[in-house]
Amino acid sequence: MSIRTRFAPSPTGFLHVGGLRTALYNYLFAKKHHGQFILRIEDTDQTRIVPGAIENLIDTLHWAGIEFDEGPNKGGPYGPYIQSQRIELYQKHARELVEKGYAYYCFCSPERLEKMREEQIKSKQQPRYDGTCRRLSQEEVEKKLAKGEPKTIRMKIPEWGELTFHDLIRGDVTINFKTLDDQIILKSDGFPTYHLAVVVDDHYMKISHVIRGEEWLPSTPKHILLYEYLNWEKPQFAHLPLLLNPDRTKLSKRQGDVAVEDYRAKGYLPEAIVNFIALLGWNPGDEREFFKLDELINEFSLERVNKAGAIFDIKKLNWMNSHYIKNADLDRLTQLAIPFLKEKGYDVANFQKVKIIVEAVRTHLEYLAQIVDHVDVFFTETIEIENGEAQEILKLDSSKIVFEKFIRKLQELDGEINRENFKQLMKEIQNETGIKGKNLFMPIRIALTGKAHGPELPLLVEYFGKEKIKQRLERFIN
RNA sequence: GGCGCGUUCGUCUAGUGGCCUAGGACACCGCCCUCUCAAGGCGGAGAUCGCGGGUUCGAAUCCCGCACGCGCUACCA
Repeated sequence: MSIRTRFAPSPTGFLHVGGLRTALYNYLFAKKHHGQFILRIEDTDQTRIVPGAIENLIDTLHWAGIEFDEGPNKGGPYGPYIQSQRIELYQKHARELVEKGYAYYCFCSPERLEKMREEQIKSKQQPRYDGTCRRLSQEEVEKKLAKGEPKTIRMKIPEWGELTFHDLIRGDVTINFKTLDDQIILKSDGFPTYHLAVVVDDHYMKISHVIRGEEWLPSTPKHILLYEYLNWEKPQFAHLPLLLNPDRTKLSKRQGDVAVEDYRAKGYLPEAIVNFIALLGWNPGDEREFFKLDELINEFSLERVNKAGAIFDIKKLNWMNSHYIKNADLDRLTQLAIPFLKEKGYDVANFQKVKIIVEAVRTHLEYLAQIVDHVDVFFTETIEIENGEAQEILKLDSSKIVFEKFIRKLQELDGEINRENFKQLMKEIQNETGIKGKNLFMPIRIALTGKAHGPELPLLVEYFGKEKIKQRLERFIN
């Protein structure tokens, strides 16, 4: 049997980092076993749909490198992959369940149900459907149906007994039917609820492994019951631990960004996000921490997924992202950094020059948006010498000697100055004057930028070029 | 409230009865490297393994109870 997994988000907004991890684990597991990964859109709650969310979801998944084999905009043998386009299928099976006696029509109004719930809570009872319509006679049902009363369909939960199922991550889980409600599976608007839709689709789409968030664990028995009622083969289940806020509540907005998009917009690299998120709840069993997507596919296994929730620690994400920034291809990194510089109004017309800037400051960045905090020395034309160390060094007699020597060497130099010949040049000055270390390099740094701290000198020099360097140094000779 | 699932340094985690005086990583601190700031290298501090009972020669690892946290308890997913 081939392995088939799916990621089934609701198009209610942006892709959540928790959702990305669920998608990733499903993808990794499928690919590890040479199976298929399917994207399915669960839009059965028409009131919560956000326009553009599907495109956004697909785009973000693509950005992360998680490619699905079947899904919306792509097709596949078991489509359509959007639930609102499969309504008749769910209705058919809901009716089938009624006919078989595993479900029944319910004519209770939302108002009545709400009132009932309130009263149950007030009298400290367990909020639960009271079974009014389950006890309706055949005739009464026919009559109400004929009158066209608004109706839903509820699945029957056995009145006693319990159900044990095996979860690939948690082991055997047992739930007593007494704690389960006769769940509505088809709403009055004709749309199915999650519980019906998920079972029908997973069946028809031949899903072999249902890998989803822990919040679904308590309702899994309902799904298993449905498989049994419909006489379908059950998939395997694996319930992932939750991603949490620093205060251990379920990861949510307010306490930082949760949309993958937000991280993308700040200049986090997809490989860093994927690597980081993969390690939230899973580890390879040894001390390696850096994994490319194909390495994750190779290493991944559900057996090594943790049971406890994991706090989303932005500091560790930042560290991991900075690692990837340091090691990224420089052309690519420059392309990614340009929008941030442009937005700040910096001139980015000369790609080669921007590249030098990116190379010079990349070790300072946790994410690309921070680049604008480190590049002012490359763009200011007005050099002001800061107080303190910078002023002191310029006053040194040796500094003037360095300037004079350096300007002369520049004039003698064939072609432009670059990081290599700059180092050579400085070595010569050191040999000729005996000035070295701080006294040799600092004056140039300060004359060029006005500051005692900043990016690597060889790169600054290469960036500015002969003419500009000469202008800036000459200021201090007389 | 009921039910379910969890609980190892602040955080992510290794650990499946003796290798654990509990290992690694982030963050933090120090040293080295270095023209500076970073990066990098080296080192330090940091966990009586939620608590209490067992089982065993021996328990973070097995069993029981409790506590705490989270999730679910919708015509939301």
